[in-house]
Amino acid sequence: MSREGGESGPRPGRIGIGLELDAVHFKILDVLRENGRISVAALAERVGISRANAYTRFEALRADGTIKRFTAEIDHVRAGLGITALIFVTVRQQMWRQFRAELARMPEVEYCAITTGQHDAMIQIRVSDVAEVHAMVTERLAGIPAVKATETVFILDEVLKRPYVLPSDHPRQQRRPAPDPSPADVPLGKMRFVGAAEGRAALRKE
Amino acid sequence: MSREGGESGPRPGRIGIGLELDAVHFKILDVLRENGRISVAALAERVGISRANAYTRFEALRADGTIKRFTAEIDHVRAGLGITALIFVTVRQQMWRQFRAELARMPEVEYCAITTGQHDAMIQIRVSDVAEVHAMVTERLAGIPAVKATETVFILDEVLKRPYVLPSDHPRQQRRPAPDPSPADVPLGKMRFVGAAEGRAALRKE
DNA sequence: GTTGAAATTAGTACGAA
DNA sequence: TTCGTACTAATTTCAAC
Repeated sequence: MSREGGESGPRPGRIGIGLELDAVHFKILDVLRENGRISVAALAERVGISRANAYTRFEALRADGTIKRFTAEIDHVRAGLGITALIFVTVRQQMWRQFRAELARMPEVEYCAITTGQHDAMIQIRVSDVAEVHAMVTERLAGIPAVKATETVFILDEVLKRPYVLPSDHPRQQRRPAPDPSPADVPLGKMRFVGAAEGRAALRKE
Repeated sequence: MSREGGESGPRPGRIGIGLELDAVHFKILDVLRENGRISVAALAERVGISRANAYTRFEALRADGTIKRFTAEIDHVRAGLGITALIFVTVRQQMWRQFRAELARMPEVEYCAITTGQHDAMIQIRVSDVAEVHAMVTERLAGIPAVKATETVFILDEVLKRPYVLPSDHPRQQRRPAPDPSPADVPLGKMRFVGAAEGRAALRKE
């Protein structure tokens, strides 16, 4: 399976290599993200395909890596980690490897992403009290040579957390390549982009 | 919210109301977050308890809300949503209700958190191309009266994403309430906290 | 809280459309 | 490919300890 030539229709989940996802695949993913423990038999019924087909597609999605894993969503507050904070980190260039290595040693880090903009990375941590945030930043992060500066904000409330967004959720799946650039009704002054130019070289992941 | 008075022992996951989590509960959560589809029988074996016990605790964790749900982690790139961006939003005071309502109508938003600091909220979106980010910010977000300003950064790479952090991951679970404030060896100049005070001031600049 | 049964359900393999 | 069925293996439930 390789490059397809002149196709006309909107091809949902085609990313060069891997499985070509159709509507049924997305339906499966949709069911699975809201109920990761559903049996394949029940899944087949909800999607409207045979059990054998469901097993085939389920396995294909798993083998392909489209489904990375199944996990339990845990209530952090009940689990004892009621404090969530974001730490924006400026990383010294060419020390990304060290930064990443140190991150792996910090269990309180739930998420880390490399970003454009003013900072180079954003990490999200879960701890049990605010003092730990301080300890985390000063004792651990600031001690890493790769870390040039940090900026910390607290998360006061998590308004929404969707179990992974799918293209099938989006209203208009087929988009025009470059829409009419005349947003006369939009107050552009409200908006500000912080692009790669301003937040330069996070790209160089070493 | 019930304040607990003079407590002595360090009780891992006690949050006033709900289940009191012990080491076995955390072990269960630990297994479940890395394999949400494991059978309870296999779970019991891995945790080292009987099946009946595993069923009881499993149900209790679910009923209690400590386990919020089970979900499939999906590869966004393979699913056709290769672009991830963060949008920091400044919200007009007393228009939060509207803001939240509008958020619910945006399927490309995966996560939204209320934060301290310069902005009021951070939202993470997943879309298929960069043009959609622009469309999202200008056509949808900027059109909401509650939105005063936005700032957008792109996520270039997601370095790590842990399936929910647990207190049992942390090395020192028992912490001293207020540690010795003498970080002589820590370069404090590196660090900067952005608290609610500073953030609130930023709100009023209209 | 544990073990060991029965009942149910899940997963596999196969031929047919 | 997909479906339907039969077969096998595993899980869940329920009982007594």
